[in-house]
Amino acid sequence: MLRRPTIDDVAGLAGVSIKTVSRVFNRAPNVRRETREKVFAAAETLHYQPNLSARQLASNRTFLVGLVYDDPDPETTNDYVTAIQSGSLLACRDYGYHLLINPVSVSSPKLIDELTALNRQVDGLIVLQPLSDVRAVNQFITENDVACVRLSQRPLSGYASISVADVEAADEMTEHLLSLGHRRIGFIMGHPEHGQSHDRMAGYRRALERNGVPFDPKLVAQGLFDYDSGYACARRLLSQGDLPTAIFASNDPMAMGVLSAAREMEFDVPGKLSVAGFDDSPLARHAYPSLTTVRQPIASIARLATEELMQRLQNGGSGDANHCLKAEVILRASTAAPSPQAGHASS
Amino acid sequence: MLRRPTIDDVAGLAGVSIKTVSRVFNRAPNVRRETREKVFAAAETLHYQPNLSARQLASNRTFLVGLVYDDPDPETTNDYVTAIQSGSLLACRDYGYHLLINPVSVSSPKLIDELTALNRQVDGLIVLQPLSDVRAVNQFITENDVACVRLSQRPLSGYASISVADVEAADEMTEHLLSLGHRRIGFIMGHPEHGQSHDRMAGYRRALERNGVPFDPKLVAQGLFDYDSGYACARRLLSQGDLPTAIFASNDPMAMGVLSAAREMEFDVPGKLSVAGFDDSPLARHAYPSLTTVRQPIASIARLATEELMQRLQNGGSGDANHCLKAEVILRASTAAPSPQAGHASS
DNA sequence: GCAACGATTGACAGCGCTGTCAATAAGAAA
DNA sequence: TTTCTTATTGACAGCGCTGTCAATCGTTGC
Repeated sequence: MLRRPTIDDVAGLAGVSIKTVSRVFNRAPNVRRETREKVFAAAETLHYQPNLSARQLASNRTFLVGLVYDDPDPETTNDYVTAIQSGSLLACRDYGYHLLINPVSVSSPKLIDELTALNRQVDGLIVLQPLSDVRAVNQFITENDVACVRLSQRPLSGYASISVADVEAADEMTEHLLSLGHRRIGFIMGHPEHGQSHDRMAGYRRALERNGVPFDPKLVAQGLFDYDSGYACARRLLSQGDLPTAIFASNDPMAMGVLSAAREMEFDVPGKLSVAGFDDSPLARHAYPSLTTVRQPIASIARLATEELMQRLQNGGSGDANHCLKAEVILRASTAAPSPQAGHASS
Repeated sequence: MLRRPTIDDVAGLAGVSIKTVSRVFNRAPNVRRETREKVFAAAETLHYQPNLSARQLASNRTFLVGLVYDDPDPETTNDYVTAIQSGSLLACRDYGYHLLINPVSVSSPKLIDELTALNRQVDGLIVLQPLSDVRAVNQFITENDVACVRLSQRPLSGYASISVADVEAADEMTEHLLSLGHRRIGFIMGHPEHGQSHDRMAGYRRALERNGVPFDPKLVAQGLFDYDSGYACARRLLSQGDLPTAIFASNDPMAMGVLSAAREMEFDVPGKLSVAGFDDSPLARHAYPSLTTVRQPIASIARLATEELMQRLQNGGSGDANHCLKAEVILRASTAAPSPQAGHASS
């Protein structure tokens, strides 16, 4: 195996100093065009690539970005995180950075220690929910002036954030169900510690109110953003009192649970019960019936988050821009007008 | 912001040389117990953590492992890759390594250049299928003596590999369908360039043969491991000749496509058509009806792959162990005995 | 003509640690 | 007693690059 070419080799072949080679590769100003071309030619001849470890150490930067998220159960994959990761990976590449994936546990007593260690190993962080809504995490960020961007509806002064207009999206979905004629619309709330759960609930309530439909607490159940809690909530909502003709679950796995409960309890979907989800994961697309849901602009979120972080890293600024992106209601086969006589599916 | 403590600070406080501190943190032999304790105490007092960039540069190692996989469509998440990633991430942590995620494109003309660059930035690679079955990639591995572990059924001399006993698993699934009484069993093949596609097919044929059921090429359709190709293959298999009473698809997304096609063509599942998948992704669990499928031991694969790579990295050996793990058939609601009179579902 | 400024390049210390080799003390064997 | 071996520790060059500062040349303004 050949020794890997270094900056000294390139400088020798190009007939310039190693500092000039460094300037060329770092796009520094004040290098003549012919000098730059000479250096690039030498580098190409030698198949030279800068040694990242050396760059890191000499510049006191790592060229790594840490994506940090809550991972309560490593055995379960989370489509939302995976999609954000995919988008961030590509965006980081465009800036010459690598993305490091860091699952943590919100309930771990070592959470702040882990974040501290991580922060030393990366130039900046992308913090996903629900982490970005945890007080201790935000305190860590401000006390250490951590270069980061947070995906959260809750701004933090001096730090950029990206969010989706969850109130508007949930309002629009609820409006859709109302326009179909539904007046008893069940709502399954997401995890109480996630900021977006409250926004989705707020949107649901706003649309009800705007349409003169009274809010009924009996139509609301508390889920945990997973299939099993969605299933349990649906079983409860479909078992008591004045039954809903539609159920809006705060994410797709919970909506899948609603579909299963409806089936077991012989509520035909969408004939007797309309079901809506949130996120537009593959689950939603491949479900039977295919799920009406809210699509988040994941690629835009990931790109914008990365760009905000790069702004901060490259300009040393204290960017505190807050971007709120619009989501889109996707109509599929799981929602329809309520049947003239609401009741159980007949076998 | 305080300056971060260095090895000099720890050496000063502990009253030893920096080399001794280095020995302690690298678990070198020949350090007295009380010396080691003194150093750890000083390090803890100072909240010292080794500077990874410096370690990388001084040792000519990066303490990074690259997970490299084919990603034809960055907009689509792949449950298998995500699960392997999750397991590898945890396993690497146990060895003090970080995992770098690297999607590439098998059809890109720059594939080998990208692998070359990546190989300079990590200490070793975990190569997933179908990459690990590409001749040019394996040539790159052997020509450069790349430290790696491949997930592949095809061994490469001098390099470790991990695989799942796909022949046996597919054999067992087909046996299950045969034991239910099915004799016309459709088979949807996976992507022709993935090694495991052929093994799954081989298992299917072996079980037929062992049970004296003649292989009928008209019962086989070529899919591409995705929902759409599964849907199209099912539509074809259910439209012509002597119809199958069961369809075994080589992965879960394709099996989901079979469910959709069956529904549209009014084949009740499992009453008139049994459907089986492979992989046991969340799709399988949450499908309606829930899918009978093959579960791969993903956590074991990831851990074993990482351990093999660590063996090679830490012992400089040329490990070439080949591990073949057993998969498990998971019975769910999508398979049942064929109805006494095979035919279309009634309304 | 002289001084000031800007463009361009180069020398080199040092980032924080590891690998290599030397030094020393203590114990065992001849 | 002398020599050899082992355990333990320390000195220091250097990994490949960047930041800082100096040097030099050419141009412009007075």
